[in-house]
Amino acid sequence: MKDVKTAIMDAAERRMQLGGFGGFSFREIAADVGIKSSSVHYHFPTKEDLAAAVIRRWAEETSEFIDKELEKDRDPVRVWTNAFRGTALSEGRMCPCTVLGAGSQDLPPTVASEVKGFFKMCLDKLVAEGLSPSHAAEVLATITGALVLANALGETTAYDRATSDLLRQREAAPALKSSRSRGRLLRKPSATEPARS
Amino acid sequence: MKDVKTAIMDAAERRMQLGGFGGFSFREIAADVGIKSSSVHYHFPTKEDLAAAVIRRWAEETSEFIDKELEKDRDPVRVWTNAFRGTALSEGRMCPCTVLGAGSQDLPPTVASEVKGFFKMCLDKLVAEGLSPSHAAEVLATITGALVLANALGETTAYDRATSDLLRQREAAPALKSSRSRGRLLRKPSATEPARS
DNA sequence: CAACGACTATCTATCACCAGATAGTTTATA
DNA sequence: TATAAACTATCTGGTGATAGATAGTCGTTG
Repeated sequence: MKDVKTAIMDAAERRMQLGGFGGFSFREIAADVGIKSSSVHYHFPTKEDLAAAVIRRWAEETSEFIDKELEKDRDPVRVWTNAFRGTALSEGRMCPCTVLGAGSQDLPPTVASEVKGFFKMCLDKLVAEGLSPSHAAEVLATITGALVLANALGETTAYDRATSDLLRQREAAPALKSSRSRGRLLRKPSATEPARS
Repeated sequence: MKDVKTAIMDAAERRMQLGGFGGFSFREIAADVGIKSSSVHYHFPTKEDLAAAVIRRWAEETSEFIDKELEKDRDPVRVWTNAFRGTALSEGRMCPCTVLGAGSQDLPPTVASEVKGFFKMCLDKLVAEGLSPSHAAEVLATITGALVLANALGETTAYDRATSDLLRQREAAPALKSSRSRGRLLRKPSATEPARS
């Protein structure tokens, strides 16, 4: 089995969504995957390495997901809002970059850099899709804050409430008759599932 | 000296801004204040108690600060934006409720509840000030996300970029000729300063 | 074909350290 | 002298990390 590495990252990502960098330990992840903590160190020498790898993967997946969605819907604001909506409705409820970004001042340097890269990527993409820098920042901030708000309040609906104006501002959205998004998740269930319970 | 308790909360708040609930220890705080960790336990039996007290105080101070500012400027959106802008420009750069709110899924119950209370208070106040529930949620989310964005990117200017549209939407803001806020801090320097260095 | 060496992936066992918390004692104040 | 607030000392448990042993795999080579 070659994708133990993937399973480790999946477990780390899941726990990072809940508690950030301090929210997971090698032993917990090892237990999730069904191996020993020393084996986790084999694949990721330090905790910093593991966290950075998870964030990087999340950024890549997000970028690809957005690109794919943009082929179906040309409105970037709607696409980004729905993408993060999927995250808000997912089990983990949180974008790990948002969790780490909020408490990122005492993060190991490579992790902080990777988180920064994620947000830069988001902004760059939004601008490339036609938004002004300040509009891009506003949209990303609103989406990010909506995630935090929904998480803190413990009610998913807060995400929709906070982002509704974002969508309403759009120019007479064509395919908005049914605004019920399918709750598409940004993070698909991985092949290797966590605990061999 | 009766306000050792205050000094403890100040130190905890400062560290919470940087690393959330897992971002501070009794020993660190004791060192900051200049006492022993067991003495911190005397004032706050558990870590949960301390964190909850800090969040509650922050919520109260925020509420009072907003009320005071509203007497000078009747526009709630501008007042809230500037208040959090002060936080973004302060040393800690972060609202502790935002840090905890982002990673609030494995928080001790009373702390999570206090954080929830903070955001509810913000929303209630915005609505009481005339905003619709969804507009209130949007404003709070944008401000919160702007804080996260600026923190993750490590550039304070991102806060202004993300919130500029929020202010521009306002009805022909009267006193906006000089939009340079004075960088007022939400958190004033406490009487008892941290380390007796 | 068989034997060897290198590599991969896991294990067991252990390290030094730091965490939150508690008990019991001392000091200062009113 | 009684109470409040600090202390010393210690407990238990979890943390990231490392060392060393053990199988399994694969390609080369004699």
